[in-house]
Amino acid sequence: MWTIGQLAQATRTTVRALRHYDEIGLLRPTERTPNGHRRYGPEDLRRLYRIRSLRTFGMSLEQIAASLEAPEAMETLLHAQLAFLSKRAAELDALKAQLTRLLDHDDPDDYLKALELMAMFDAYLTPEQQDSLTARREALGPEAVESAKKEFRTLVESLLACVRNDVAPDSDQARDVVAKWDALGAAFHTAGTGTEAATRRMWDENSEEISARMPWSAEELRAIVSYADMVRAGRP
Amino acid sequence: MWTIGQLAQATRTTVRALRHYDEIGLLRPTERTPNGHRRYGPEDLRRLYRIRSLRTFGMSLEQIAASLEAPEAMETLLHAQLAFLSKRAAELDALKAQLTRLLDHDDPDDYLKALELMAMFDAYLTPEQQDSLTARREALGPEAVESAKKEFRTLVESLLACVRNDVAPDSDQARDVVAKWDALGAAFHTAGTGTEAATRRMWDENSEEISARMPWSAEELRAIVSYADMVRAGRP
DNA sequence: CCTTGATTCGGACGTTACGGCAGGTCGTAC
DNA sequence: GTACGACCTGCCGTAACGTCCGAATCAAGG
Repeated sequence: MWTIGQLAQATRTTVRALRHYDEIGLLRPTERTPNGHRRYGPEDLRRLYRIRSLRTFGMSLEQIAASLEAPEAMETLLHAQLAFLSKRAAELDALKAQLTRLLDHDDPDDYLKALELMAMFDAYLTPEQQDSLTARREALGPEAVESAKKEFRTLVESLLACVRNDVAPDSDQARDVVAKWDALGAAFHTAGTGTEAATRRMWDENSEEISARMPWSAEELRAIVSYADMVRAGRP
Repeated sequence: MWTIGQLAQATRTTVRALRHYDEIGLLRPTERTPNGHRRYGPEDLRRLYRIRSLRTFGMSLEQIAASLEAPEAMETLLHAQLAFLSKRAAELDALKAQLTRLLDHDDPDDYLKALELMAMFDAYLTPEQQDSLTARREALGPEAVESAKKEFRTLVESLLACVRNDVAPDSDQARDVVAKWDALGAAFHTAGTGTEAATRRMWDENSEEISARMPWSAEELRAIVSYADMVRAGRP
């Protein structure tokens, strides 16, 4: 029989943790001395070892309690836990890849903007668009998608600058920006249905909604859309 | 300018989260209306997007606040976060492997014992022994180590049964168990120094300490150690 | 027998990033 | 007039303990 301190030392846990397990009924000491001190026996030790193992696998104390009460369900639970760990691992891998790309390809002075864009796109795209983006990511390669995100904002701001500075719609500069703009839209819109027009309509019809999610006003967005129209109209 | 509800909708966060960010000073609305309602501007939107991005990378709100106040340290912080994510991913992989081995190779009726042993060994081994185990794991292959853990307990209980039932030390049964016992010890002790004797001495000298970590008493352990001696002595 | 230092007890608060609820205010639409 | 929606400020709850508290109890030494 061991005192709480001895048990804690032996199993490399802490006194506080053992008291916690007692509190929630996960591990009750076999007995108490007359003055209330906890005394743990070999069965408690075994149970504690089981608990610690399951904890390292990331199970909650509640799950552990349940599975120790129903050992016949243990196999199912362990399989579920493996699936859970695999999911988490996949998520982590995706995050690592994203972060690596950010650190590899981005201008150190521009991390803030790049970060901004990541979340902006996540918020901007509807769930169905997210799905189609995932599909296109596989087709285009992940780097293309990331750089598209970055280009997107630059393009909007370039267009906005053109509008504000009254850059002539038939200038090379304007044509260049709009060409890139259309190319970007084509890359993202499911191809087939006259992408330029489709993109244009989408931006026009949803400028209110888009401006609610982006740091540009609906007026600004409408302005650049019609400016782009002018540029396209004057294109040879 | 947006109200808190609009901003929450636009960025797919929640009103409660935005209020929380305000509370801890992470994201203060640009202004308040006379009646106290929060009003967020484009700058707030940008900052919120940055916050959400950094959160997906697993940074705490405190870290995020710090890095947004000191953008020049951003690169360092992102690298640190990548290292952190990599570490977690490696841990997850190790756990997955361990759990997979458990599910693949173990008797479903014996999961409890197997789990018990995992933690028992972790607690039993001193940190330096853990290190040497890691080294030997690579030499022997991970499966050998896992099965050794399982064998360990079976062997102790077999030996104990022999002692209790007065199995003759010169019987084949006793010799078989002790041979396995010595083989197991040899596999774990850093080879070279007369492994049998070294293992014997270690168990003998530390029986108190070992019994404090295992569900067997010091008397039982001493009994099996001297029983093993007898078996070896009577060995041809 | 008494003191001292280590251990134990139960209770309460702190941690993270919010979720949820209560009770009150505000503006608008019917 | 009132019903409704969106907003406000608290305050409690979460998981798994860590930390700190005053009070009781233990083991050992003088």
